[in-house]
Amino acid sequence: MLASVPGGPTFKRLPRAVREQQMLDAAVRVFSRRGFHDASMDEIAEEAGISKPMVYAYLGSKDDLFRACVHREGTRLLESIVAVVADDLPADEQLWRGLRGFFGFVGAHRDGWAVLYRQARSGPSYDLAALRTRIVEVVAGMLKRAVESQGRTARDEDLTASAYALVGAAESIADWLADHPEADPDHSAARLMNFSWLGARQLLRGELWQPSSA
Amino acid sequence: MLASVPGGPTFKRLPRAVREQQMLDAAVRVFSRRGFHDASMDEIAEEAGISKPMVYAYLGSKDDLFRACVHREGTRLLESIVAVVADDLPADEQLWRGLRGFFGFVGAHRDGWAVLYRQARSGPSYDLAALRTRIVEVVAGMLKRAVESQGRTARDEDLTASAYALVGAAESIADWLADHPEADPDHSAARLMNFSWLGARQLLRGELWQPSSA
DNA sequence: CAGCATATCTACCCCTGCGTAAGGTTACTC
DNA sequence: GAGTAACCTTACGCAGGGGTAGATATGCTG
Repeated sequence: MLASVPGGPTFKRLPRAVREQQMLDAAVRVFSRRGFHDASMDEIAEEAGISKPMVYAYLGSKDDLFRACVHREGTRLLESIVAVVADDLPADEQLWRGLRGFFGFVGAHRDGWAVLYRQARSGPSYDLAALRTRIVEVVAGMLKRAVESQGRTARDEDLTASAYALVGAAESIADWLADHPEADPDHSAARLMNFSWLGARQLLRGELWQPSSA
Repeated sequence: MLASVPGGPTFKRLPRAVREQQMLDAAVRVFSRRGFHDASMDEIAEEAGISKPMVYAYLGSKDDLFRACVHREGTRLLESIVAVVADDLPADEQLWRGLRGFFGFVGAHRDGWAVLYRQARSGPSYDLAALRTRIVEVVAGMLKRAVESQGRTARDEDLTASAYALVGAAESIADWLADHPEADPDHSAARLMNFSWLGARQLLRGELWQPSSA
């Protein structure tokens, strides 16, 4: 019908895999700007240039769709980080590469980042916490090797806490970056590197801050 | 009617101000565990031990109610920080007190924190970003005075970026704290103090990290 | 070209949950 | 103790949007 409207766009039949990616792209954009709650399946379908039942046929319910978005973007994010971090590099180089990978992803997939960071906490995505935990573990492992390479030791809780701090700091800067298209991701990475690594290095040396009034 | 059921609980009439606080308390709890979307006004009313039209009469629509929650908890959070930060203290002592105030709030109002951090990004609360910006500004101002007290200068963007990093790190640790009731808020504050202040102090001295492979 | 699987649409159902109308009850005031 | 204002409830209207049924078009395969 629509395909035969004179002058109208000809809707070509596309294989499932292609349509699914289009739908996910559209869903990420819509979820990103509306949030899970205010995004409607109709709008997502329209954004994808397809009708609503197709979305249900291919990707299931709204919750399923959202989870699929989070899963795809989360996997991409994790890949961006671990792909560039080689185990045999010195700790500061690992951190530097990891941060560049991370901020690079955010700069290149701002919508995806917005879904992961701003929406996924409240939406029906219970495995996002798992992804975040994995990233924290990666960072904690990095810190642990750094400590051991100095011939020192640290309690796991302290390493984990530092990793949480570092990840949180990165997320915060990333969120600022997502709202400033003109900013350079590498510049953000360098800023955070300066802020965090110098502190971590001091910790590696065993230095501690002490409250002056106990 | 209900008040006269034999053996049933006697529902006492209470002044508006009291009921409003009860409703806000209940709403914060429900929003905290369900999220904005999945929280229903019926459940909030039930949690408050009151019927639904009372909520509408006193606090307006669901959006209004949520905003009221965010506003109350956000104000409490800000108060917890600024109340203990005196301008004439040295920078590290200001930061230490601010962090203690912050983590103290989170430890004492975990539900409120969950609403602010996990729900408010997606819910209809457009002034939460403003609150966060104010906190970032407070921290940035703190850093600026610290730099100047060293007879040095720094660009505003770098100070702001460091403030974002610090605030993000604090949020991340706080979120961990919210899920670990046994943890001591002051301990978290000390951990973050060690991680961040040592780095900031290095920055104050003009030290910078440099990538080994430019 | 007949048959079939896949892709796609229009039109609809219906439930959830927001928000409200109308009326009953309690406590304060004169 | 009558009047009144504030408190509080039950019961319902109603829209938005998630999800589906059934029909239709398209292109591949023998």
